[in-house]
Amino acid sequence: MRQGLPPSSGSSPTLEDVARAAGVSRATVSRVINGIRNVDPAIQETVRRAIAATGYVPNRAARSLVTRRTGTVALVVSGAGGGSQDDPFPSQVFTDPFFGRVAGGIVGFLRPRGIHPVLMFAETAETRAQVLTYLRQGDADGALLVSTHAEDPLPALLAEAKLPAVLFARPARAIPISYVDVDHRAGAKLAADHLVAQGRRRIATISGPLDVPASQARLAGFQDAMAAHGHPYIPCAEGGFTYHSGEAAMERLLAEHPDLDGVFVANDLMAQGALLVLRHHGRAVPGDVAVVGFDDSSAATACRPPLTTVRHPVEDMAAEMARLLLEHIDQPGRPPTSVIFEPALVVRASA
Amino acid sequence: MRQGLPPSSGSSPTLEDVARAAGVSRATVSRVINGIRNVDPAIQETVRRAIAATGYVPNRAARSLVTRRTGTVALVVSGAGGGSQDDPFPSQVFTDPFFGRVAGGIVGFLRPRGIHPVLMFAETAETRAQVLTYLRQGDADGALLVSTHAEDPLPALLAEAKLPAVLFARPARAIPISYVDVDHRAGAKLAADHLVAQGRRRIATISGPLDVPASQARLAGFQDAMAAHGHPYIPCAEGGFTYHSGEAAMERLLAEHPDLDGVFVANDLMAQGALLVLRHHGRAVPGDVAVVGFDDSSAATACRPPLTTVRHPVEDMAAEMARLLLEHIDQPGRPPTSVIFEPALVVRASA
DNA sequence: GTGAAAGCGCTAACAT
DNA sequence: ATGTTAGCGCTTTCAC
Repeated sequence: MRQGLPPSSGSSPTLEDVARAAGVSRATVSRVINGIRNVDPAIQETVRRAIAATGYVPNRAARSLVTRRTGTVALVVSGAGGGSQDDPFPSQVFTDPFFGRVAGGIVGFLRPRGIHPVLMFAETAETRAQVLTYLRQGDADGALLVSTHAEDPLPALLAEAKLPAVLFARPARAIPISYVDVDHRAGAKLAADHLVAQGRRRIATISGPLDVPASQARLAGFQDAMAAHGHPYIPCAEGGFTYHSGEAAMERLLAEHPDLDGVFVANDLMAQGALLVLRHHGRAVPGDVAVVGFDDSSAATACRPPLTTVRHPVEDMAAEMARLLLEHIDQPGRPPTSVIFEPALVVRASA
Repeated sequence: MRQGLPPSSGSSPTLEDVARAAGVSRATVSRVINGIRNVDPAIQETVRRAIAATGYVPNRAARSLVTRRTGTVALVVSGAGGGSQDDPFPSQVFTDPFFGRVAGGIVGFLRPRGIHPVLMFAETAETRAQVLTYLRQGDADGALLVSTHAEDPLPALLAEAKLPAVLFARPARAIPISYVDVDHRAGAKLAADHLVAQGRRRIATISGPLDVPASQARLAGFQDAMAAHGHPYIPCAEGGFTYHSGEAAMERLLAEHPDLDGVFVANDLMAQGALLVLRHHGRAVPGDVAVVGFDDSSAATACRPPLTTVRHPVEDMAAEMARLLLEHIDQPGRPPTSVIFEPALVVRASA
């Protein structure tokens, strides 16, 4: 072995060190690192070796100072909980297993590319302004946004400021901004077809909050599909995507339609609540009542019985969101794009 | 005197612009911004006005380049799920509502200070190395670490590298590193005292995974407290902190001790599972069996009946974790510190 | 194809 | 108490 004393000192090696080790100029090393053509293959090899030998890693700050790019994106959870001034702690949002899946999908895509998201919550006007400032200053190159309710003003603000951004789910009002979403109507149709195929005839549904586009689409898709099966009217109780709201909605449905034999619930969390209420009222699932959920979240397998549900490919969608954002960052002019994913039915015991 | 036209161009204003507007040098503006003494109050005022007028905001990259500080910390979720090479998506971890509370507490503390955590997962040797590199390069000034299992090697690696870091929960093996934790023994004692005060006499417990210090402490604390009440032996079934493991453990307990009338479950998620099994076996809660959980998580109120539980002040602990980290970053020499929080009993319907 | 040199915006000696 | 100046490590014209 040889001496190889790495550039010694306490500080980490710089371009200069690598250049010296390779016997070339800083510029050449920089070119190799940034994959710019016009570098002699032989020299390229020498430089690569020198990089390995010195253990060189580019300094972000220095690079960022000149390129005006940070190589960082913001992951913004917006429209989170209460958000009163006196509550120092943001976000019950995170509590929803859904968010974890989004984060996982995003990190799964970004990490191999050496980029790590900065986590931000934006539940008040003040914190939304903070997010905008952060992006405008160029502390991050763009934003991935997960809104928790329909009236979130952040998407519009982002679009207005022409900042690179991608949303999870279509915004309630049309806004020129990119997003990924799942085909909610198609998912609801899968549920409808399955319930009918199981021989169910007195079918009802528990919807999500109807000011959210996703809820509207799931409900409309379900109604349309059922109509096509000869069921023009479907009893519906509106929920709020929470466990408790699912219980309450199921109680209402049961009170008005004690003879129902199938129910499509707009998400798994509510379905979990519905299941408990059904059991409480002595209805066997799926014997007396078949239940189909939506999301294929962890709740689906935690249920008793395990839930037949519509799979929402959240991780893939989140990864695509990240991909789209990088695209927008690379090509600032690019018009907004949306990518819609196909759901799939996952059959378990509940229907 | 003045040009009137705000720094004009498309780019954002720099120190230079502010200096010109205020009629002073860059250095003076810098001093005002960084709150360094020895600046004439009158000039300070002028400068502040100029800053406001120009809408100046410091450039992170430039500052970071010279200070060797990023004003960024990493939030690392370590020892996450499967982590096989072929699974591109990290972390089922996030799925646990617990993590959301930690993130909320951290952001609550950091955000007012203008700092936002970078989210990282570290479930494999490779990703752990990535975290270390990230910190060593100075892309973040320190790390906040939430480990999900006992054998996580990252805390030791961090300590070895002498990187500023704070853990949530005491590490399984003693390591010279700072952490925050709750007094698990005291919490378990609260549960024991309460069950005994309710007149329960045939009491059992469901513990967490016994390789985790927190589980050991909760179990030992419970046993000791019960011993003090004259119950030297307490039946115990080990769980894994998951819903399903709670169900399984409760089944085992019931099989061996069908006459039990009280149970302390080491976390709410398992308690939720236990509750379901008890109901399934026809035991009324709290009529036949009293149940006390641990954490006061969202699961506690989602249960039927709502869970009496030991409150784990997760958000406060997370905030303290962030505070400690900033302290370590400011004073590199500082020896590791640990801060232990007191739990409290929250009485609801289950016991 | 490669090197020299000019900054990016800021802080921190060092002068004054 | 304030101004001058020298970089921090990198990319990027511009010559060669």
